[in-house]
Amino acid sequence: MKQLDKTYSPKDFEERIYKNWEESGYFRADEKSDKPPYTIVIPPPNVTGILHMGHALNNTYQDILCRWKRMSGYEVLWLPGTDHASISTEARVVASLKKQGVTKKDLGRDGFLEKTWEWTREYGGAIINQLKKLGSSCDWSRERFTMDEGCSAAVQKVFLKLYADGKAYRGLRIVNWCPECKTSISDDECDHEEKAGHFWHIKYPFADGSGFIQIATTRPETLLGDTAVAVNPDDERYQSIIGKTVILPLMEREIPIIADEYVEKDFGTGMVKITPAHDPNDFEVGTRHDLPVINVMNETATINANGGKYKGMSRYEARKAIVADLEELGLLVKVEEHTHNVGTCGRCGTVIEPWASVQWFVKMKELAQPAVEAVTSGKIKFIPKHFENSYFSWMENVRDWCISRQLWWGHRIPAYYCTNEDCAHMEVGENPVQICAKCGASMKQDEDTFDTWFSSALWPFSTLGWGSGQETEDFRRFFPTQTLVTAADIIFLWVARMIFSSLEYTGKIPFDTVMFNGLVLDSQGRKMSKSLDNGVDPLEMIDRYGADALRFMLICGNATGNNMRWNEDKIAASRNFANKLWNAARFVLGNLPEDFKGEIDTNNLAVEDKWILTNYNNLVRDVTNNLEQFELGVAAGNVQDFIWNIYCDWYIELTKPRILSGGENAVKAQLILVFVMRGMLKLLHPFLPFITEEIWSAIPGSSQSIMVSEFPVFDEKLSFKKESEDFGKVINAISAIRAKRAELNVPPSKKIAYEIETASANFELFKNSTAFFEKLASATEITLLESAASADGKAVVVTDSARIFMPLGELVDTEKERARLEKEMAAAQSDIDFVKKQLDNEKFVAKAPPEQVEKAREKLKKAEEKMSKIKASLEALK
RNA sequence: GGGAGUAUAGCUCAGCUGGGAGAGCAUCUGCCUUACAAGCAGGAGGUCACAGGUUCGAGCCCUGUUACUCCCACCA
Repeated sequence: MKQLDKTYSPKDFEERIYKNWEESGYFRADEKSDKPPYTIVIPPPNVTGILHMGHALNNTYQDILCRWKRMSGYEVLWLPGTDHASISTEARVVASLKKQGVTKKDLGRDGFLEKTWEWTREYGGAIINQLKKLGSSCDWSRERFTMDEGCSAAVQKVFLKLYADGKAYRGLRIVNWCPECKTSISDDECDHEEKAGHFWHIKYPFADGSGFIQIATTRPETLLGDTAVAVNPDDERYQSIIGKTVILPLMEREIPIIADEYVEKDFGTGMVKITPAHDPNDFEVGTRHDLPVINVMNETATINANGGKYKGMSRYEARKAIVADLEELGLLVKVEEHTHNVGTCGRCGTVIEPWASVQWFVKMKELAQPAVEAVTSGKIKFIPKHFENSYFSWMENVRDWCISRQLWWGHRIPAYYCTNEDCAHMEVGENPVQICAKCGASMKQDEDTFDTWFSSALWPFSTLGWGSGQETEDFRRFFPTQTLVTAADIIFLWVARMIFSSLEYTGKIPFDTVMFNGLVLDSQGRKMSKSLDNGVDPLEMIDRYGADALRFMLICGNATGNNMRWNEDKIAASRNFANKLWNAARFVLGNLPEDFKGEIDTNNLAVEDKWILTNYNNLVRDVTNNLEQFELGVAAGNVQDFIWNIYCDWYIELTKPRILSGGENAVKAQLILVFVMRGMLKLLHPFLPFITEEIWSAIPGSSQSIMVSEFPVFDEKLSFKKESEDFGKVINAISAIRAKRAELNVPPSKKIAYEIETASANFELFKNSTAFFEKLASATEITLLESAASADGKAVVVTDSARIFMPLGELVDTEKERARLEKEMAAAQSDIDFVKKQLDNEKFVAKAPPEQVEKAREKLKKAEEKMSKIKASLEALK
C-alpha cells in the first residue's frame, strides 16, 4: 500500500500524475463507444501565445465539466488546438525580421511563409504544455490547428459555397485600414480611443463667386478627396444653394452641393464635406448621389498622386500643410478644441484610416436570421442568460463582414483574376486557374488571405472532419458539441460567427450551451494587460501553490460569468484546503489494518455513521444539481464545506474513540471513513484532479484511476433522516458546552462531569454518545436526568433539546450567569414574538404556502421549549 | 446616444423559483487535544448603495436616483 508523505507537496506528484493519465489514454475519446457523447471544443489560443490567467480560468471550467461528464458515463471529447492568429503572428514575425533588417518583401511570399511556419513550430506548442500543467484533460491525439490540412479544406469549401450561393462578394467599400499592419480589419477588431483633436472651420467659395459656405472637419487632409458638400434637404437655410457648385480649395476642383438626409441640421454649420473614399458615411452618400470616389492615400496612409502637391506626405504632415495653406489663403475661419473618438487598430494601436478598397465580404442578413432564432428558441442557451442581449443586438445590426486581409499568414483566397485589365475576368475555384477563359491572358491568384475569424468560425466542425469530402466518424459521433466555454468579449468575433456558420454549412447548431467565464482582474479591479504589466503568471502560481490550488482559487465562490479580482490570499487558502484534505487522508488511511477490506453494512450502523452518510448523500445530490446548473463555484464550495466542516471537524473526531480502541469497532468506523472519503474525492476530482488522484491511489482496493471511476449518485439507502436529526442534538449539546467553556476560559485539560437534562426519549442517544462528550467536550462522564437538578455552582447551557449542567464551582459567577440567561431569554422571546406575529397575521396564514406556515409553527414550538428551559434555569439560580 | 453588469461584514466574494443575512481571508480570546499551527475550539463584526412601490412577507420582483466597470454606436 502506498503511503502519503507527511507534507502536502503538489510538486512531488502533479507532473507524474499527468503523465500517467496521458499514457493511460484516459483523455482519448473513443469514436466507437456507445456511451452518449459529450464534446467541448477548446477556444483555440493563439499558436504563439503564452498562458495567462484568462486561459487558466477558461480551461479550468472546461476541465471540470469534462471530468465530471467523463465520470458520469459520457464519452467525453475535449478537443484542443491552436489558432494561427494571422494578424498577430504575422506582426510578430515582421517585427522580429525587422530587427535583422529584413522586410516581408525581401523574403517574398513563399520565403515569408516558410519563416512563419518555422516560427510557429518553434513557439507554438508552448501553450499546449502550459495547459497540461493546469491538468487539462484534452484529447491531445486530436489536437488541431486552424491552418492544418483539414481546417484549411473546410475554409475552402465554405468560401466556395458562399460564393456559389452569392453570399460572398467582392466590392469597393470603405474598410478600417491599418497603415501599420497594411491590412483591412473588421469593425470588431477596431478599438476606439477618446483623443484630443481639433475642429477646423473652412470656407469653400462658390464657383460663381457669390461668396462662401463654411464647413467643419476633424480631418482636413481628407479635403483633397472631397467630391461634394451636403446639406439636409429640409434645411430652410440652404434651399437656395442646393445644386450650386463650390470650388474645392487647394485642389481647385468644382464640386456640387447636394441634399442628403444623412446631414444633421443642428450640428455644426449643417454642411458636411463629402469624401467618399475616406469616410464610411460619405461613401454611402456618394453611392446614393453617384459621386466619384477619389482615394488620396496609399496603403501606408501617405498622400498619393491624387493629392496634388501634398503627394508623399504622411497624413499628419499633409494635415499640417493643408491647414497652413488654408490659413494663408484666408479660408481658415477658426480652429476649435475638440475631443472625439478615434478608431485604432486592435492589434497595434495605430489610428485607423477609413479607406476605400476592393475587399471580399460575406452578406450577413440572411445568415443572421436563423442564428437569432437558434437562441430565441432556446436551442442554444447562454449562461448567464443576459449575455443574449448583446448577441441579439449585434445580430440585428450586423453589417456585411469584410473577410479579406492583406496579410500573407493565413488561408489564401481562392480567387483568380485576369491580368488583362480590360478583361478583368474573375474565377473562384478549388484549383488554380492559369489562363483566362475569356481573353486567354494569364490569371493571377488573389494576394489576400481570410480573416482569422473566418476559420475560427468553423472550429466546432472543421476540427471534427467536416469539409474533408465525406462525413467522418468523429463528425457523426461528436457533432453538434455540447458546451462552449468562453469569455464574453468574443461573443461577436467568435460565438456569433460559429452559430451562423454552423447553421449555414452543417444545418445544425454548433453547441447547445454557451457558458461564459468572467475576467480575472488585478487586485485593484483593472484588466490584466501587457501595458500595465499587472498580469499574474499562472505558471508561477502553479509553481508556488500547485495547480489544484490555482484551479480551486479560480472557481470556488465565484458566480458563472462574473469578473473576479486576483488575490493571493485566496490561492493560499485554497492550498490550505488541499493540505487539510491531505492530512485527513493521512489519518484515515494511515490507521488502516494491513488486510483492510469489506463493505459497509447499512443495517448495522452507529447513529453517527448514519448522520455522516446522510450528510454525504445530500452533498452528492446538491453538487450534482449545481453542476447541472453550471454553478461550478457553488458546487466547489459545497464539497469544501462538507470535507472541512463536517467530515474533518466532526466525523473524524467522532470516530477517533473507535479507531483508537482498535478491533472490530475500528474497522466498522474505517469502512465508513473510507467509503465517504472515496465519495468525496470523486466529487472533488473535477475541481482538484491531482490531489484527489494521489490520495485515491493510496486507498486500498483502488485498482484504476479516479478519473475513470463513477461519479457518485444520490442513494436513498444512505439517507437516515430521523437518526441524522437525532444526532444533531448531540452535536448541538457538544457545541453549547464548548462555547460555555470557552467563555469561562476553561482549558480542555480540565475534565468535567456533566449532567444532561433531556426528555427520556433521548436518553439512549446521549448515553451512546458518552465517548463523544469525553473526547470533544472534555467530559469525565455524563449523567442523564429527566428533571431539573440543582444549579448550585453550576453553569447551565440550553439547547432546544437539552439543558446541560456544568459543575464549575468558583469559575461560575452567579450574577454573570443570571445576566447571560436573561439575555438568552430576551433573544428567545424575540424569536417567539417574531413567529407569533407571523402566525397571528391572518393574511400570512391564509396566503403563505402551507409548508411555510407549518415551518413557522415548528419554529414556535421549539422556541417555546427553549424558553421554558431558560426560565427553569433562571429559577434554579435563585 | 444605446445596452449590460456591479454595489451585501475591514478585504475578496456567495446568496438557486421572495419566507428572520453566509463563506474564505483579516481581526479578537483560548488551545502544540497522538491527521493537519497551512491547524483546533470559541467570539466579535452587516439600515444588503439610496428613494419609492408591489406583497402577508423584499438582499432577491417593479420604478427612479447615485457611483464604478464593460460592450455597442460614432455628429462631419
